[in-house]
Amino acid sequence: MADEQLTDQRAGRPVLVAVAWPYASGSRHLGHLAGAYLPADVFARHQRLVGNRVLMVSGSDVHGTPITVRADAEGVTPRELADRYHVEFVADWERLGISWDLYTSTGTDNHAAVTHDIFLKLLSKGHIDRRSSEQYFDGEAGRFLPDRYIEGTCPHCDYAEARGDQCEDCGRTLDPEELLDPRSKITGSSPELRTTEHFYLRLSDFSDELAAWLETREGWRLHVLNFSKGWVEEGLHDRAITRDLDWGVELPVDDLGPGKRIYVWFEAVIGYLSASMEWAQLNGQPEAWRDWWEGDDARSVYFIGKDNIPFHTIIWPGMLLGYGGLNLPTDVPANQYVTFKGGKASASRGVGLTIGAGLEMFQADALRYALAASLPEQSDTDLSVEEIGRRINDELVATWGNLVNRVLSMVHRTCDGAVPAAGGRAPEDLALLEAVDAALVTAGSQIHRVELRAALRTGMGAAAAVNAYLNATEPWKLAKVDPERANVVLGTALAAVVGVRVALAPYLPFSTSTLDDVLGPVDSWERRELSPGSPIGKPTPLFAKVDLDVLLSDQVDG
RNA sequence: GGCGACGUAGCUCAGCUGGUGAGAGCGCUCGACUCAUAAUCGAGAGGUCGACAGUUCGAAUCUGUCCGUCGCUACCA
Repeated sequence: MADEQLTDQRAGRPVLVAVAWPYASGSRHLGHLAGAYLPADVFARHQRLVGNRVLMVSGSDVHGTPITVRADAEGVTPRELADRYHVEFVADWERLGISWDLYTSTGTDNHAAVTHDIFLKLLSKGHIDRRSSEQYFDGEAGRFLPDRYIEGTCPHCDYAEARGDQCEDCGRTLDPEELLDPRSKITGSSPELRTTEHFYLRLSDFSDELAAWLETREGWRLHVLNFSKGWVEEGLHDRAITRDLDWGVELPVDDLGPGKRIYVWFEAVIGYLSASMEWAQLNGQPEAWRDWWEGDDARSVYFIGKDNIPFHTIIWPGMLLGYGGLNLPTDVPANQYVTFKGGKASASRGVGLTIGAGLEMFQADALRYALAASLPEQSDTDLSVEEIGRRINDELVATWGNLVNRVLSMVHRTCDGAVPAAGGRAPEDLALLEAVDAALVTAGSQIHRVELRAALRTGMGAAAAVNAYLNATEPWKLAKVDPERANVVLGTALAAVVGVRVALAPYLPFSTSTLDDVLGPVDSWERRELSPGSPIGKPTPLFAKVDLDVLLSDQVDG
């Protein structure tokens, strides 16, 4: 076990941190942040500190029917709508400190080119073929309708506003042709069935390979593995990978005539690869992406929400198998959902907070802490403004923020405003430092296993140990009777704080770098002794407590 | 309907392949301390581990049924 981790964490290993592509159809909320972006960032930051070569990529998913429909409703073009949210996302990431190596979008020429390459290769190898089917066509809007944009009467329960994919009243799954009195949700007109031809990905070609591959996965979360195996066992369906749309990546062949595009779910996952290539090009080493996609020692970890599991554990791996020569995911630590007071977070339904709203209420690091402490790694997690505020005030500020302020204040005042020499430490002093070092080892292996909540708790436990050490040694008393001992104790506490800061650095990038001037930058996953004599000025608190009464009353207004 | 999962202290959650008296954080009570953002430290109270029935020497942990909650069901991505 220990040996395995040593080799896994060997410095310089390529680690692809692949993060779900946010859909540029509306603001993202805290559930998305906790589900994918924050855990990915914590993981990536730790991997960099360990010395691995991290490539963390994602981008805005700018295609898909919902974007075209919403754009129509607002009287703008799909590109304008997608651009608007892309800009918002980029600003969110900046404010949150999400440390992308490249954050791009699926709207680039590069992405289209890579998508074409994969499409053509799968086509030439016979994993893509053409089939025709009957689809509802809205003559007034002049386009084919996705199932969910057809309304009608449910044949089972007579509910008048059942959708083409499912009746919301009786919950049954439907085919659009089953609806009585079908209507277009876009224009309200009666759609007609027309024959349309599409390309299909022969996912069934990979059933055996995928089943065998899933059997070899170790360390995967149980819910991810069960869900994925279940999909394969039920039998894989071949899927249409083109749509009757005029918004999306164009086909590299013209067999089907105009008005066809590659559908989002096929091309969006290709973004991981195309973004890696774009990153390599931007860095002047166009072939560098291969280290992450072809190397035997490369790891790839995909951070997604559970709604995306089949795309990353079945479909994308199937596409990669068909293409050949590229690495399949090492791990897909999909998170469950964050609920808000019991309801599924949904920006469109107004449940929960958007990332922007969260950042209005809380400091970025404080928000990162509260979410990281509540990540839905095993099961759904329930959040609220009160819960976030409690995490910040009673945990982050009280334990860690206060500790930093406490120690720096005493060192500043008691030790002549400089780092004391490290010599003369007693067994109890060394025991504290050993505990902090052990916490770094423990937290490191927890993060490596993507147990980010546990690792954060480990770090906070180390902070609590420093507080306990101070209460036991009482340096404020020693300063009056035994200044020499006081210096040793405060020097030890300061050294311990330096170590705890490393453990928390992946979670709290902003407040960590705030201390760079005093404690030096965090550039490796280890505790380093400060140079004796370095100046320690009068500190200012890292975090402010939040006033829940004010926040909650503001929220009511909003 | 089918599939997957969840229901453990007031709150938010951990508890691999069954076995020392059931855990953590926060909250609460009491005590200590006063260097620190009324922060910290220690001690303690608090749970028939959703219900019922099985398997077993022994189950929160396995099986079945039921109740409750949720997600997915392949054209939301």
